[in-house]
Amino acid sequence: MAQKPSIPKGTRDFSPLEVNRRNYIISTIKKHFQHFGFQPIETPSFENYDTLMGKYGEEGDRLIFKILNSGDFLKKVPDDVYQEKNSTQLTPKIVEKALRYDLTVPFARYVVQHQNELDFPFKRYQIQPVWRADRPQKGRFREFYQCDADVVGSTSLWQEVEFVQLYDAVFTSLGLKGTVIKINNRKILSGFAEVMGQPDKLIDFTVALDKLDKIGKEKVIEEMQSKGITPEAIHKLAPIFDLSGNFLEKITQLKQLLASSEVGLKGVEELAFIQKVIATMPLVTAQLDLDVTLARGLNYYTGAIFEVAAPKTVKLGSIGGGGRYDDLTGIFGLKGMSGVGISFGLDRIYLALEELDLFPKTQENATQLLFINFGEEEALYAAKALHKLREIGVNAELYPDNAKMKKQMNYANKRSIPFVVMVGTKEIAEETYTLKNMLTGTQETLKLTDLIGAVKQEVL
RNA sequence: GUGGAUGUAGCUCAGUUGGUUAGAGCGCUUGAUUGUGGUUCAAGAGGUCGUCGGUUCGAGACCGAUCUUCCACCCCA
Repeated sequence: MAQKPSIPKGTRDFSPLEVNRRNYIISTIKKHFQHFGFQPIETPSFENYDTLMGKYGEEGDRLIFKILNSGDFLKKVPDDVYQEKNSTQLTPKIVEKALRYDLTVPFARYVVQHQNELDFPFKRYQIQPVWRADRPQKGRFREFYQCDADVVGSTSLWQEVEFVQLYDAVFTSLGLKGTVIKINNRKILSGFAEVMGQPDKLIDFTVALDKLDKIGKEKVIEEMQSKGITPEAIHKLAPIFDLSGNFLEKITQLKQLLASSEVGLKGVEELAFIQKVIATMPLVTAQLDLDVTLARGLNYYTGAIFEVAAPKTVKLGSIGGGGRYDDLTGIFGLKGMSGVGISFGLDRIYLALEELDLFPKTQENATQLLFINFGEEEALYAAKALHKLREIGVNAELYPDNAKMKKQMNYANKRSIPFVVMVGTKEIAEETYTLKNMLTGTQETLKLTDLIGAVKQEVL
């Protein structure tokens, strides 16, 4: 081999085991999406450059994979732009397509484009890969799947309630106990800025506040002051650094704190409603927690903000997130469409399940039975039983070559195939099959109907 | 995008201040065993030491660049 082939940075190959496990997670999520009335859509891997640019902030624009135009693309570039060597100016001249960066913006585009065919509120789910030109880290890749569910065209808080229940249903189903669904509301954060009397500092304030559990109260206050937030303002909001108690108690404290802010109180009310409904129908394994430091996606979220933390036993960040964005489709010209949605972090969930050993032991797709090949005539005889077994739903195969017994048995071992059937001249003469259990080592010789019965009992 | 670590056989890793032919364990192939796998024993295959360049009589080791993976920041799933 001249040089070992490789794959681009931040991309992965998946082995059969990994694909089976990923499919297990995806099919579980999909099942619950459907239970909650979401319908699947798919959108292209790449969109028009203009559709994506400017939607994710300056940082986002940099992380979008751009697709170079075909043909002699440099010919059309004006000389002055070419001479300048300014990438930001040159890029739009040589690029008109870009890889999907997330599923939300393509969804917004989809809704606007198909608005006349859709019945609102429109509930869709979408499970597809997205691409980001990020620097990879553990659990972070340049190509990864997002599993999103969104509702567009309804401002009802029942949607938020349902998403909390959906999270609970999926993680319960996966056996992932002790997840914490953290919820916040953008209106509460706006309320904080109002109470401070520095509404222009909203972003600086929340970005710093978001780091509370990471760097601690002192450092957060330090950062806020360095951003020009006055000590008086911070003092007014001091209670939020030590907010404690259960959901209801936090609500009570926030009501007092935000008494002077109309929008802030509105946010508190919204959370109170969600908590009230959830309280009447308790979650199975997840815990709902009010976390005012939650400040993800501030650029677009306008109401609820969600984030799901993995169980404390695994050191992983969030395994899901979401929120409400009034005017989801406004950027594409359709005003007044409120959207709310959540996302599942497939790769993080995979890591969590792996660490907690929660993947089902029996791999659905794996071969359950192997016919040993003793030669042409024997193979033909075996193939008839093989066909029958497949018909009743057994995953079975015939070793394709008349290889040494040892080799064939080894093959069954390596692939963890639990049963092996041997047919030689003796069995053909008796019209029987010898079924061997590879785990216990026991074997018995059976007629076809008994073989089918035995296999049925063991593997189905 | 900024800063730091890393790379030796399929995998996990040794390799002394630069010095003959680069090692181990596991895995792999073959045999002991022509209808019985996992255990055991024996033999064998497999490396231009990430890549390119430099220093040197001599580089796996030192220097530079580049790529990969990982970590922190930023951001995020």
